[in-house]
Amino acid sequence: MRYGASHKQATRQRIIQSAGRRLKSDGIDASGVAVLMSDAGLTNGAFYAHFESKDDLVANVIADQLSQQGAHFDELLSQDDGLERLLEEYLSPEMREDLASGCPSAALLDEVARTSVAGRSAYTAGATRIIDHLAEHLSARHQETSRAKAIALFGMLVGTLQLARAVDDAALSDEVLRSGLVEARELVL
Amino acid sequence: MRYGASHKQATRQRIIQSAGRRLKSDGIDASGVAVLMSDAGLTNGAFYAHFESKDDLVANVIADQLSQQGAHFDELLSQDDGLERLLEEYLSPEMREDLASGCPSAALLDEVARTSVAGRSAYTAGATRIIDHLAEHLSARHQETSRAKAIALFGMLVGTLQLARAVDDAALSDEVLRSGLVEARELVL
DNA sequence: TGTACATCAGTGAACGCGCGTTCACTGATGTAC
DNA sequence: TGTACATCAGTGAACGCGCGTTCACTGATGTAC
Repeated sequence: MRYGASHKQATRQRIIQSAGRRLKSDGIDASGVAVLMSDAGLTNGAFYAHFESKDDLVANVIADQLSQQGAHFDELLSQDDGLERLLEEYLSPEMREDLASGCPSAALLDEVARTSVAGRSAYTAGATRIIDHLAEHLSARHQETSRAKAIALFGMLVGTLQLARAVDDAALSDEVLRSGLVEARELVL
Repeated sequence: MRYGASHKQATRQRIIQSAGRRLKSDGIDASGVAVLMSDAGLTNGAFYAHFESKDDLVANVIADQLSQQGAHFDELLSQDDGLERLLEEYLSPEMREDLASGCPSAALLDEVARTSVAGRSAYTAGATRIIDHLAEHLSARHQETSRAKAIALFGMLVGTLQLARAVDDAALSDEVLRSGLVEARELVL
């Protein structure tokens, strides 16, 4: 081995992570391979040494993004009042403004539905983990309804954040975040 | 006037409606002008006699789609048990499968957030109308919380339908629809 | 009633451009001696 | 320790293609006489 054993792996991870930010902020179709590589400090030619195709990268990005979000949720939920803090953070104005480092589902969910088989499968695995963990956390308060609550909560969070982002009226957008927060609390707390 | 007075207007409406179906099923970026025109039985060259740009068409499609959905919701809500029927229809397997004639928000919401000023403004107007009418309908049951409930309900419907569509596991997808329906009922009924 | 004409909705080829992908190459690296 | 070398991560130009948009044109239409 010429380069250090982990060199190429590290580059691959760097591409996946910077592509995650770019895809979430500009959308999948609107993010070209050349831009994704230049975000990682590389040129387009090197792309195919790391991924089979753009779809392959997208699937890897989806897996990575959902796994990061899953880990972040787990960390929050391990604390006292973790659920309340998760809701407040998720439906905050900062989250609404920051497409690039925000929730991958809110940024990409309707594009995921039209993505490759590998992309949808990566999404399913990641979303399943998040739902399972949310349900487990909710099971203390809501025994037999915990899974339904977890799914509906996740859907409500994603839908209201997307709505707050789509709307171009600042007052309405703020109202959407506040309403989502109030009703999410009522749903699960 | 050579052609009948309403001829060109009718063609324009035909383009807007067939483009609505195409944009919702394939996404905005993935739907080229040539395909949108051929869907309407025309060729690409005629496009710019009807619209200033693709963005202009998209903004008109968004306005049209939200207004159609608003009218449909109003019609449902005018009936007895209208809200229950709205929820059941929205979170049905048929709605999940039929991208082209389904909810424009579920199909396009995260793309709307990245669209032109005119597109977002059209979306805001249409979504505001839907939220206002839902809130009005909910005000009988939920006086001072009716607006928050309307917004959260709309967000939950959109988010759970998107989730049901994105996931490639049929059992999970069905569970998402069922859970959304149960919790949406609990939220507003 | 029949015909010549002006209108203009729609055609289809062409434009420059950026897309995803390929490939011959370069040059920094760790290894062998 | 110093140097020649094999490796291979990364470069950058090029490919065919479809994009949004433009434009010279065609031909069906309703009107004028």
